[in-house]
Amino acid sequence: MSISPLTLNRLCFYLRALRRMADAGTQRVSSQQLADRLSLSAAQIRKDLAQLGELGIRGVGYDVAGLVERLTKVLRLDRSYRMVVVGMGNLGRALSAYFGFNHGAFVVVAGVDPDPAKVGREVGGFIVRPLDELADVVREERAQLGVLAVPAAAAQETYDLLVKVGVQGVLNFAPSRVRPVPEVPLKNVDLRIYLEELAYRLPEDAPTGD
Amino acid sequence: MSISPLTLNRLCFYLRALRRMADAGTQRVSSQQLADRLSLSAAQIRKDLAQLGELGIRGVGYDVAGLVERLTKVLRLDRSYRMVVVGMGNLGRALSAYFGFNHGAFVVVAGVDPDPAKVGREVGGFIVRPLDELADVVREERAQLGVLAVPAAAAQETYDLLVKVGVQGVLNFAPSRVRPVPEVPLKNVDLRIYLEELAYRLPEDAPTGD
DNA sequence: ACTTGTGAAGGCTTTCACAGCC
DNA sequence: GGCTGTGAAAGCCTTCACAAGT
Repeated sequence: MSISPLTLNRLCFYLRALRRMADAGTQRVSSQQLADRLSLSAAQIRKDLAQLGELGIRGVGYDVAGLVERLTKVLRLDRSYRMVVVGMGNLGRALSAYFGFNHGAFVVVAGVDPDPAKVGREVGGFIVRPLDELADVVREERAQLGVLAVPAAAAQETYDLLVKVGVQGVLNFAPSRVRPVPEVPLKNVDLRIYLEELAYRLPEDAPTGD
Repeated sequence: MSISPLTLNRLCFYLRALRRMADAGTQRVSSQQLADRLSLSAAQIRKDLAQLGELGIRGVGYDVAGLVERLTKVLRLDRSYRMVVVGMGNLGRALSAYFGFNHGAFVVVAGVDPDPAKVGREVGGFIVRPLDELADVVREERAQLGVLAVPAAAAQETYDLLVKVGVQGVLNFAPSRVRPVPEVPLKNVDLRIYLEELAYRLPEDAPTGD
């Protein structure tokens, strides 16, 4: 039973919504209520949740707390993930600060940069260290995930380096295709592509910036 | 003839790869060569490109410069887009700096924040202005796109505000579902969800961060 | 009466395989 | 010989509609 990427994405949103409901004291929820909240179809939600087992009660709905627990386990969010950010430019520093605090399961525990001018600075709760100490940093801090915030040209070699030092997964912000090895999953977050997709959907007759 | 979101996403990547090829002096390319480069199938690339017209030459391939020109026009990247960032926290400042410079078609031209302590600072080439001057800022700077870098709780109202002051599209970084109006397309970039999807794909037996 | 779980249908996307053209 | 453009096939995902359960 493997979960498709599309279903996986929705399950993450279900969990988020359900947590909010649980915090608000809601005990039961129907697929229709969740659907309204997330702008999806009730059938889709039932199909998705049915993949995880018979979690609902016919005629009644789903138990919110029970679903939260099950989803948290299935999505492996019942543990925390320690991340190292590679590249302490604007984006790397922002991501470190952004994920440095409250973010529950995901915490940035270290940052490295090849530029000596950036090494030694404090960012989001840690001191930036030199790139060539990456292996030590990963070991000392028990980092499992790597965040690539390097220039496009350096993305592939930096990914390879992260693999070599034992990181288990990589989130890539560099606007560059990286070829992953199967053992170390890679997720690309390409800000420029998002902007390009948005631009295409703008109304035709829009005033331009030129 | 409307382009599906999946095809649109790939077209953006084709254009990027083709531009690099053009810069490197490549004149012709086959669907197979592009496929190898992008880890896709040649048939998929042909199907995608065929939607834009008969751009290739049978037995020969595609003209790189010609494709770049056509794709640039189709994707509406033959003009520039002026963006205003709302929320000058860590992420907002990083995005402003990141997109403030060279990024061709997309330029951040202004930033606003409700916090008086943040107003007046210089970030990535402009001075942060108060949120309640947003309408003026958008008009003066002719901003077409809005970037939401506000807390989740403020996302919907800030989107609505951007719509009201005449922005044509919004890129949302807040981890919160926003209900868009049809006239102003919304694209969500949810960093937490990306991390959650990555976590799910990690090897089962991985050491945990707990 | 109400809601889930699910087979069947429908729709969308990718791959296949080959005719058509250079 | 080589490559594109494309109908047909295959695969995947969503929606429908209803049996099953409370």
